[in-house]
This record gives sequence, structure tokens and C-alpha cells, in this order.
Amino acid sequence: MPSAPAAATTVPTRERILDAAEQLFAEASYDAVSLRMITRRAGVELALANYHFGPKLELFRAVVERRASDLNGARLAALEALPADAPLEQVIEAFSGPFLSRSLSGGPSWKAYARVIAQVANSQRWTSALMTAYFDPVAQAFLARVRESLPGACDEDIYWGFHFLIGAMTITFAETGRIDVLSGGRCASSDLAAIHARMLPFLAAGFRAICGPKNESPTRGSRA
Amino acid sequence: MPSAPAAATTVPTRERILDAAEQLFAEASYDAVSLRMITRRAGVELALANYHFGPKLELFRAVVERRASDLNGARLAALEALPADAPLEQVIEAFSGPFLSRSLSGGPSWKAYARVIAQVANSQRWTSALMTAYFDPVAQAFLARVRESLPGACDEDIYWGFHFLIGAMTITFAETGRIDVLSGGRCASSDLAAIHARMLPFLAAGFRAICGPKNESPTRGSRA
DNA sequence: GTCTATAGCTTGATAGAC
DNA sequence: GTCTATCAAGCTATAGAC
Repeated sequence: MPSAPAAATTVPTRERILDAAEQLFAEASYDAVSLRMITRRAGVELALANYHFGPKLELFRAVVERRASDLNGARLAALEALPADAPLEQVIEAFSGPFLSRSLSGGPSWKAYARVIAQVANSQRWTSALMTAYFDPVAQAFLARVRESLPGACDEDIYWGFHFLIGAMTITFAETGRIDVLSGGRCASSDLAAIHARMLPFLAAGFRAICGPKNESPTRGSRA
Repeated sequence: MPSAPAAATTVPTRERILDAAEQLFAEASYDAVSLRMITRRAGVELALANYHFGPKLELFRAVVERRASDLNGARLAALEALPADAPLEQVIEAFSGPFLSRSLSGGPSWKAYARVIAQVANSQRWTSALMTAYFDPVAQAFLARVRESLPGACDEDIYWGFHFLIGAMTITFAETGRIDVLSGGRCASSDLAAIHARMLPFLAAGFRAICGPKNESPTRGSRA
């Protein structure tokens, strides 16, 4: 541990700015949040944002990068811990589980991060610079294990399955609250454990449905 | 038809502003786009934005509302045209097909609209005011038909299935391009017909996996 | 590493002539 | 319904003292 004094509230300025930025970017969007709002919430002076991160865009990149590293490490560890003959559900859980557990017990920071990622993943504006840069290497490792769990599947089907998975995952962890209203209160976006227990079989069955060997010949993918 | 002259390029100012706003909001976000950028692209004066729509937020709402009406009508018509014993795939297609066909043949406007909707659907910021307001009534009609196709399913499972469907659909029509890079060019986000042919069986299988009658008792939803 | 002060620009909104 | 002109407020970024 560094030269930290007694008080537990001594958070380095860099982290204070990152935390405040993450929270505010999650509530709205990159453009809706000013450096003034960020530094005000962080309790530091405006000029310190530029001193520590350079231009605003680099601060946004740093917000995405910070937890991406942790998430990538946890995902790789979970993938490597899988048995050689792991079923598809377990492979998917190695990818989604680390995000779930962090959102469940990581406090408001990880929930905010999930909302930022939902914006980044669903806009072509950020896709190449942020999603591809920070998440594609681990995605490739994940897809390699999916391939092993689905022998005979063609690559295109697996890629599109992954695409649907990302769509379902990002909107889930963003906790938008839409289903809460739509269901008249019977479902809660915040009940991530219940959603995750359904997401795994939903996605696994989806993968299997489009990765079957008979998906090649017919023009339309309807299935009995 | 109103008093339109001969030239086909005579688009009313209101529509010109909506078209420009839709295009620009799709490229970035609500906050990244200024009224000056919008009116400049529309080829009209700045003051006309406020004259026709009031504050900026109302313009955004109008962008979402315009095509929502058309989409809702087409979805309801497709749902009503379904046979009484329509399988789940056809019910899902009644919901997704109208968006697909518009994105395929509606020119850049519908593609831009899809990107706006992806932002709106994936952020809690817009959920209640826009998604719920403009899309939930038809979503309820859709869910009623899904229930008929899945006898014995409990409501919670159907709501969460719909939630995953929305996540997969919105990221699909947004055409972010991530899979293009991830797949090394083997898949193209713009190839909506190919994606849609996989999305239908993927989602239908997912619904069936979580809506089985035996999903109630066990704590975890893993399935052979 | 932190602070004050400020330059240079853009923003949404509107008043008022036509 | 459209135009010009403008206001007050906000923005990012930085220079320079400490």
C-alpha cells in the first residue's frame, strides 16, 4: 500500500475524476456531460481533468479502459478454468458471469459502467475505437470455446450468435427499467440474478438453434 | 395531396428538419448534435427549428414519434394477419419483419432511425419518456400473441424473453459494424437479411428454452 | 499536483422586421 | 412562415502562479 494516511476517504484525484465521470456518463451520454460537471462532482478543480487525462475524449476512453482490464482478466480466468468438455451454458457463463458478479456486488460504479458499455456497444460511433479495441481479444477467446462446444457449426452462425448475445447482455446490465413498466411491476430490471438465470438458457438455446448442421441448405431458417 | 408544385424536391420545412435531425442524431447522440448543425444540413434557418418544434427535446421526440406511428401500424397489421395457430417464429416475424423491410428498402432514413432507436432503447435516460410511450402498446399486443404460442408459460419468462429480443433486435438494426471487424470480414452488419434469417430461430429457441413448464421449481435454469 | 483566470468559441432560445 | 441579429450561458482547453 502507498503512503495513505488514516482516513479511508483519501481517494487519489485520478480515481475521483474517473468515478465521477463514469457515474455521469452513465446517466446521460458522453456529450451531455461537461468537464465542469465531472470535476464538480469529483470535488476537484476543472483544470485537473485536463492535467490527468488530456482532452475529454481521452477521459472517456480511460473510463472504458479501467474496468475493461479487470473484466477481461476475470473472463479469461473463467474460460481457462472450464473443463475441456464444458457445455455451452458454462462457456457462456464464463463470459457473462464476471460482469454479473461485479454488477451485483461492485456497488454503483459497476452499474454505471454497465450503462456506459451499453451506449458504447450499441452505437457505431464508439464501436471501432472502444469496443473492438478493448473487448475483441477476449471475445475471440470466448468464441474459440463456443466453437468447441458446438462441433460442426459454421463460423458465420457463431459470430451472429455472439452478436445477439452482446445485444441481450448489454441491455440487461444497463438496467433500463423498461420491462419494469411493461410488466406492470412483475419484473424488475434490477433483479439481475433472476434475469441471468434466464439469459443463459435463452442464449444457449439460441446458439444451438442457428448452429445446427442443417442450417446451410434451406433459404429460410424456419424450424419445426 | 396538398398544393405541391411540379418539382419533386419540394419537401416541407418540417420534414426537412426532421430528416436532418434523424440523420445527425443517428451518427452521434442527442447532445452531440446542435440545432445549428441540424438546420444547416436541412438548408433552413436556425430559428425555424424552434418555430416548428419548440425546444430541442421536442424535436428529438418528434423524430422518434414520426416513424414509430408507421412501424406500430405495420406491426399491428402483421399481428392481426397471423393465423390463430401461428407458430412462435411467425409471431416474432410479425414484430421484427416490418422494421426489417423498412430498413432494407426505406433508404438512409430508416437506417438512421434504427440507430436512434438503439440509443433510446439501451439507455434508462430515454426509456420511460420515449420507449414506453411510443412502443409499449404494440409490445403488449405482440406479447399477447406470444403467450398464445407458448401455452403454459409464465408471464415473467415471457417478459424477459421480450427483453432479450429487444436487445438483439436493436443492436442488429443499428448496424454497428463490430461483427464485421471481429469476424475479419466474414460477416457484415449491413447484411440484414442474413442476420434476420438467423435472428428468428435464435429468439424463438430462446423463448422456448425459458418458457418451458419445468422452469418453476429448480433454482438454476440449466437444461440438458 | 493543484489553483486561478481567461481566451475563444458554441450553445439553445428568442425578439422583432418582413 | 421565414429571416437577421443577438443575448446570456455554457463549453473545452490552456497559460502561468504557487
